[in-house]
Amino acid sequence: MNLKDLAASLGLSQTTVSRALNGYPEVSEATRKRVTAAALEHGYRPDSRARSLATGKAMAVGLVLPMTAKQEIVNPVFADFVAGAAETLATRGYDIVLSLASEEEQTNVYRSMLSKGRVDGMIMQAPLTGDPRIALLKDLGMPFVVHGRVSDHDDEYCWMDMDNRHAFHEATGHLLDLGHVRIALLNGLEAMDFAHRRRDGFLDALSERGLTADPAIMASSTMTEQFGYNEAMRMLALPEPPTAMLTSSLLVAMGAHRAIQARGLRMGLDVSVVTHDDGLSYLPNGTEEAPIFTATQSPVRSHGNICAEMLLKRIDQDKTPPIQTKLKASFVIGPSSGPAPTL
Amino acid sequence: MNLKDLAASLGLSQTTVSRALNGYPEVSEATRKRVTAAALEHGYRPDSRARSLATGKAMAVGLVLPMTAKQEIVNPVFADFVAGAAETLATRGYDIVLSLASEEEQTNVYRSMLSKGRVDGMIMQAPLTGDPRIALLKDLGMPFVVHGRVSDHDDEYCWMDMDNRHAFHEATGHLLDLGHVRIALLNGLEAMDFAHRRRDGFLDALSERGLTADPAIMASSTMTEQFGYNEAMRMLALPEPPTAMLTSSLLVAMGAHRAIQARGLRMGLDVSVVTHDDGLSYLPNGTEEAPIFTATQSPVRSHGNICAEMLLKRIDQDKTPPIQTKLKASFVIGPSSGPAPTL
DNA sequence: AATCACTGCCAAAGCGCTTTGGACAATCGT
DNA sequence: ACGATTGTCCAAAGCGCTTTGGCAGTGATT
Repeated sequence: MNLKDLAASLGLSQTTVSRALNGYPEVSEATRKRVTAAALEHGYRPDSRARSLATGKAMAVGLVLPMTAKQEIVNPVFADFVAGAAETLATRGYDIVLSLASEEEQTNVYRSMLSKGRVDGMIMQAPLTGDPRIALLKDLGMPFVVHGRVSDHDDEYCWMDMDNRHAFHEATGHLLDLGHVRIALLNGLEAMDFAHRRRDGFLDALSERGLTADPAIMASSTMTEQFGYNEAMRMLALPEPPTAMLTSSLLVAMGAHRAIQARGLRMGLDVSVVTHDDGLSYLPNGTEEAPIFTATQSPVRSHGNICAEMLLKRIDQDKTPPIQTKLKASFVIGPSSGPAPTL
Repeated sequence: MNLKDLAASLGLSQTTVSRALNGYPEVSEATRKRVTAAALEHGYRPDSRARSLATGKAMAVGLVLPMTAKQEIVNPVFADFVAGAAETLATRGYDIVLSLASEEEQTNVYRSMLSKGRVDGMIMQAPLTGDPRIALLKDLGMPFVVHGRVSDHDDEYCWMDMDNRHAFHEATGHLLDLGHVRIALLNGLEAMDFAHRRRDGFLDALSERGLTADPAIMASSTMTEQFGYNEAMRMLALPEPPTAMLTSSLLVAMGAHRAIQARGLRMGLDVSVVTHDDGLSYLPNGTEEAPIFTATQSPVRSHGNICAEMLLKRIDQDKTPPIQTKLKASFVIGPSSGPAPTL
């Protein structure tokens, strides 16, 4: 059942039916009622392609899942972020078009994504330092917003980012205040822009107190529980083990926790752990009142909401200067951090 | 730059250009070369909507993120599953259209999803027992495949499922063989069809050896680390604590592990833990050679691959009888399970 | 009585692509 | 040498919608 048929069955023109259905004023209330009733009865649904072709709006935004050809890690943050974005987009009737791109194919996928008409805008995730995709997206001339930022890139694009530097500066400060001097950093892959910023925050906090970082207790890798466990195990076996650890994700913190226990130590007493918490819905950091880990937190789901919101604004009015949003992580204190043990 | 312009600039008809680009034989090799070169030079990309409208194929499949209005849990399995599906779909040039639906709006979202033309088929995830969506999808008459199954529903639909019953039967058998008698079950929400099947496998294995389950050591909830911890803590404090635990996800097992350690017990010696492992890429169960947890495993990413594959087949030929795939989980033994402690 | 502004409707022109049904030459079989 | 094929190309008809530009009819205004 298409518009033509529906119009015919009502003895009206397509124009009138279309207008009636889309709430235009040029149609009498009586006919509108008649039309909507008939539409409902026949289960009429406009063909989104045809509509999109006619209006020029795709009512969808694109998202590219970055992934190398090798079975690599899916960003655990992805699901919550997408949920947030989808949630906001749904309120405006937008869908998400997902595409997967191996590293080499990134460019092509981005191009084909906006192979005209498929989407009205794009959200780019997990930017690397000096990420070439930004230039590409600008080049393609389509609204986009980046979840994260790219250092060393001009500021002429939309982004939404948490203040990673500040968060890790604060977390490190907290540990320093507690008297810790040997603080380990278990960071994400430093190719990722956010990991870079976090390290800077960490290093700055140290040097502000006249301390220097020890590379032996700084690690950087994909943020898995395993990584946390392995590195913590290694570091705790050092002649001068750290008394505190700063980790980049709850999963890593859990791994560190496991290692601490495996070494017969107690978290929060012998070794403190502070982590960043992305607020993943399926991996809560204890309860709201009683967190397990002392943590900087910024729920990634709300990042999804915000990015979507920004993109929609951008789609509505392309010509305004780019919007940029910086979020401050909150800081909660749990039993995982305590005063540095006295020797 | 559209087809018309491109054709004009080449002094050819749209027909010929279209045919040249799409590899039809009715065009000479010389013109084809000329056309492809020009297309490349002008950066021509066909409008996917127009093409879709003309061909009738959307080159996309739909996926609905189920989610209640309340900030509920995003399925942790989602990301990997989607990655798998996207991976397979990408090889055939298909995209994924993602939509989010609150429980009440499910029906509408499904309807509007295939609001004609948006997608060629759908993948449905996380079916509940007696899930009404299956009837809905059948009713809408669009190819679909279900990741999981629905009990008490006729078999006339495509599904791909792991043999949950068998997996938990085997896992329980393993623990029974080790001499365990009081085995706890930390299951997923029993509204989920798979949780139901797992419980059945567990119960059957027990009763086959003449044992009955104790409701005091059976729990069922959303599969978080917290849930694992809380329930394990509670159970280990019982007058007759379990000597083994069977959990429904790695996250839950990790929670149980934490509880075991918190109680001053040793996993694999005092309390055994066996879990199901969805093979999430960011949450590996140790390494392949050295798993941490004894586990039934079935990587959900490959589920995504398979579902996509099946759906594509289904889209290609709608009229064949529904395909159904049952996967057997593999079973790996790690240090988390050992002989039941002698009293 | 003629003009004007609505109101409520319609015919038809796109949107950009694919595909059907030829047209026109060049080549072939006999 | 003549019809039958084959190789290249094209004009035009959709796909199903929105939207422009009009056209009657109705009251209200000059």
